Amino acid sequence: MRDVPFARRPITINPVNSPTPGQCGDCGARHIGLCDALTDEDLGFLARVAQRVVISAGKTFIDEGTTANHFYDITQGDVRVFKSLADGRRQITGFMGVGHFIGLAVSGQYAFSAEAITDVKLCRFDRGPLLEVFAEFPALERKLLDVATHEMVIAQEQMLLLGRKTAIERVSSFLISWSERSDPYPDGTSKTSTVNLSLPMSRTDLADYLGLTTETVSRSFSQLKRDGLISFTDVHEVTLLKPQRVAALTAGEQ
Amino acid sequence: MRDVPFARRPITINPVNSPTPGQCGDCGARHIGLCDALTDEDLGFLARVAQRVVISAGKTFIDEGTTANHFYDITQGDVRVFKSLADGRRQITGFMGVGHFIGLAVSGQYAFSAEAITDVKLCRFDRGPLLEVFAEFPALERKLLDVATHEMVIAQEQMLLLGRKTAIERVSSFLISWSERSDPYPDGTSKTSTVNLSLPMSRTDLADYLGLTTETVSRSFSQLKRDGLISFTDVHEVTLLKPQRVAALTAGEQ
DNA sequence: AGCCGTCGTTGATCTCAATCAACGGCCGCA
DNA sequence: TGCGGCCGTTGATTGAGATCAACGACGGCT
Repeated sequence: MRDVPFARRPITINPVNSPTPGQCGDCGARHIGLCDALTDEDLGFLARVAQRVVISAGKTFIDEGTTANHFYDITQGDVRVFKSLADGRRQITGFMGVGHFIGLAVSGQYAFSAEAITDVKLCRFDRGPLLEVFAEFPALERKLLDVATHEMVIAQEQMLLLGRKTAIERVSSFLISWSERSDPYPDGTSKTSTVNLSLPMSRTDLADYLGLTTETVSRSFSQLKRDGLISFTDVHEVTLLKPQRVAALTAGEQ
Repeated sequence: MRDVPFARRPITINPVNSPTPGQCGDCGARHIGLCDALTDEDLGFLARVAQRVVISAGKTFIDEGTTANHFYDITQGDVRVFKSLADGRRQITGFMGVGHFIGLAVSGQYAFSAEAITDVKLCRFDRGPLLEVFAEFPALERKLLDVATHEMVIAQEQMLLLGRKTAIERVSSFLISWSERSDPYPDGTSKTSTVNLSLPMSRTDLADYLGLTTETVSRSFSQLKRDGLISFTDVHEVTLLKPQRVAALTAGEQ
């Protein structure tokens, strides 16, 4: 692992689809993704190694085991990240939304696959040039470390879920964490009112995320409905009628 | 998240137990842990914010939910990192050995606990001063990012195990990954000879790591013994008699 | 040396979630 | 408008691993 010199050096500029800093200003992920670590001024350097990419729902854009040539920042839509076994068993390790950064890899290969759940827009960075930008802007590397650390916390939480929670606890935990994802005030006023959530992923996705089968996910939802804790307006639109009682079912970490 | 200025500034020096660079040279983790990112010369700066700590087997030295005041580098022994539920259920998220770095945290609190499996020696860094050292040596931050990225890969692998593998696959996967941990040539000559492993952790630890019960771990080991794939000289000393056949049972990732 | 507590193994039984099966609703398409 | 495939739900049955139980080996202690 050789050091990258600190002095500025010429950066490969890809003229195709390169967003200008101005375009970045319009970006949905401008103030939540990687880009939040830079000023509008410095963002230009990042923009020069970026390309906008559109992926339609269901398409794979990262394949486990292939060479890791790119980093991605999601600017629109939702993505599932997963690993598979040879016989087809699949474990979704995370659902990623706007602002999420994907593509950290060791030994040059992706250790996971990624697919668009909805239609997705991505900001794609070429690995080599981006690493050079990192060398110039340590703030980016720090941001990336924050991202990685946060992902690690989520991953540990998920291991606890997969290793030790019951079906109903898993589904409840998912509902609560999914509601917190879009909640601007995480541990603000304790949730007494109802919460509306949209679930872009399929029941199969949920099952593969929670280490269950679709049938068990469905039965758990039905039980929560029967107990008056949630209701569905549509298969992909759930309302938490009693968020606190759902939270109580997650076997909340001490 | 305010920026840490780049210019060198005075660093708090703790005169108690501070290892000198010379002492670092003797350290078992000198060339594998965080310290590997620095030259002997620069290591002095790191050493000034470090303390040597000894933890006896079974003792907890990081408590989930407490303020994250320290980073740790393991210089001797093995550690279990875990999360617990209020009712006592426990998920071990990793076994950490010499050279492993522990303590990355978000929002200032540890999201996990850590206990010594064997007697353990640690190099402890105070958080504040260490962050200042990071600002001076970006190589450290990069190293940390590498560490975090690698941990993430392991965590995803473990989620696949916990969510989708059978008991025998989990135990086999553990044996193989544990054998690779100390293997200096990971994908070198395919393992045809036998491999001796020492398992410092208890069956309960293994169960809590693999999302099983001690009974199931024990039964899986017994089955592997019955099939002539492994043998035990002692409860904590296993020999892989047919490493390739054990590997075949892990449902190897494609 | 003898005692006690912990740890690991094995057997018997139980249970939660998986599997197998059927069906209704929805959507895209002819 | 009718058809076919996919998705989600619900019911019946099965099964892998948990739970309950017993016991032997070991190690620390007096």
